[in-house]
Amino acid sequence: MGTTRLAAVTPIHRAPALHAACVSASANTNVAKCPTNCSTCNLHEVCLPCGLSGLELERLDNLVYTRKRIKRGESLYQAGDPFKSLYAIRSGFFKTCILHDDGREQVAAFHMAGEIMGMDGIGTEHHNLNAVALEDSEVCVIVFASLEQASSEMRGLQHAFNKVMSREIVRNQGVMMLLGTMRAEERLAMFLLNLSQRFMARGYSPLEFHLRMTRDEIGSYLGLKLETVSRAFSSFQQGGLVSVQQKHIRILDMPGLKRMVGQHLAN
Amino acid sequence: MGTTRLAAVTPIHRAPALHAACVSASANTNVAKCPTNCSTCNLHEVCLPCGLSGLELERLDNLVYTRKRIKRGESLYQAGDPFKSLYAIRSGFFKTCILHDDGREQVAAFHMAGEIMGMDGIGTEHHNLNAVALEDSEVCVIVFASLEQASSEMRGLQHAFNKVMSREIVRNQGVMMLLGTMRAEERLAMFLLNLSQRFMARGYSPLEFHLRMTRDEIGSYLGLKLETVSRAFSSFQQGGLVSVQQKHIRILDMPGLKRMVGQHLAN
DNA sequence: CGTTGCGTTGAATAAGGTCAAATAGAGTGG
DNA sequence: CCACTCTATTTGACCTTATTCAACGCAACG
Repeated sequence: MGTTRLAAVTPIHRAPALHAACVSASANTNVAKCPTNCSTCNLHEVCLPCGLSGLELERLDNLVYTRKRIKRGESLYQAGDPFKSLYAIRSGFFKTCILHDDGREQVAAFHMAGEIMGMDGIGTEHHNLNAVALEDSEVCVIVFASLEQASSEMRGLQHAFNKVMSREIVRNQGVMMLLGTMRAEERLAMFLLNLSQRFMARGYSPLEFHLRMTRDEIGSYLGLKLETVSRAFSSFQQGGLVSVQQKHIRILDMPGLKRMVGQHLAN
Repeated sequence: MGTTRLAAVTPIHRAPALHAACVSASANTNVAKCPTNCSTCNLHEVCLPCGLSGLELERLDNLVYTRKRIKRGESLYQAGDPFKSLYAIRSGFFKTCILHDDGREQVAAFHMAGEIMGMDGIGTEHHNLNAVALEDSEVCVIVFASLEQASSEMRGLQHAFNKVMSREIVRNQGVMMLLGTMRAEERLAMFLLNLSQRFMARGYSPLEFHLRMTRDEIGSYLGLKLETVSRAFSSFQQGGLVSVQQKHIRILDMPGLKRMVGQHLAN
């Protein structure tokens, strides 16, 4: 965040694609034409390129060349849309929701910078989820056909992508565990710990952060009603585990919060 | 199952790898040496090769060459084991479970013939689940490094594998939906409909089948206690939706069962 | 023929959902 | 800057659902 980088020195190394650079270049356009650049992106440790060599990284720069800005509340894609691209979040925050036939909606995941969205569409060639921005956001567009093409030329990329998909599977299994076996307060504790860890991995404070989503959205994700979420927050606050002021969260007792998860055998 | 096939005519086309052939060849060994053969396997429409051309199929035969027999109750792999291979179920039935720190265990999925297990291990290079056979089973061993190698030479295979992974993600999201928003009877109805559909896709009766798992395992999968599962079964039977005799299930009123799912808005 | 594991059923209990009311902020227009 | 509105959140009272605890039935098996 605070580190500055040298400007490009060769044609291959385009100007560092920092946010500010693009904001001015495409203030009112939806699709930004200014080049994205994996090799200089500060997210490359958590994003798709994770683990790739410098050479492969440069090759990626040619693959990921468009960015798109999504305003808070807007959809990046919707269930049923034909699948063409994956999206790597450059900045901002998203939720993805499943829409059930009978009108029920459930939040399937929250996504933050560096995470890839859209992998649900590969199998059916249509998106199965709605992806909605919870704050003004920017994503890198990864045309899937190009990714597959590039993967066949770069073993490392193919492997990295397989890993990303696999991790998504494991992540979902963790959520299944949460939904299947945990009680309300355990779920919320798990949720906060998970957010904390992801913020930390991105260089933000793991102890203090803003929730981008409403209680209702948290509840939908955790399989709880918003009132239950609210009560659980209150209970945590009373127990001195966290301080809650609207969407501002501060974790006061991390070990205590961790004990909250899986506590029920200790009773 | 009942169809017979011609014996091999070229070195490339090895003997058809039907179950009976192997049983005698390796009665008491765990790892069968008799060749597996995707191109003649009757599961290739539901398994990994789904959508591949004849040429690519033959190429797969060289990739998938070992089989392994797992007795009922035994583990194919366990959480923590180093990840080396994927497994395609040739015959039999498995459950995969997540083991939580505090001793809680949850069934993450049930797997039947043609389904691929082990994809959870790609990201971490260790398995994250236990895979346990619920009946005597046979799996095809797919060495992952070989699969990646072959994928880089065959675009079709790479694409097919991406699709398999993606479908696994979507499947898990469906389970999350089930766990997050459905009531006990809805969950069980969904579960039965899902099994029914999968049996049908494999050429078995969609209306009558044997459950390979206990009520406890069903409950674990659905996020319910075994008593609740039992009560839901009883309720279905009383409502004339299904006939339940221990593990033998007959669906008597398919539309009614479907109405059961997502009924709660109709009330 | 008792043992063992699995399944069913009933009654009591607890957890979370529902409904309703009060409160707090954020944003808006005057 | 203030009043107003709208929405998100909190909290309480009550209700529904699933869990817990316990007893019993049934089938397979040695």
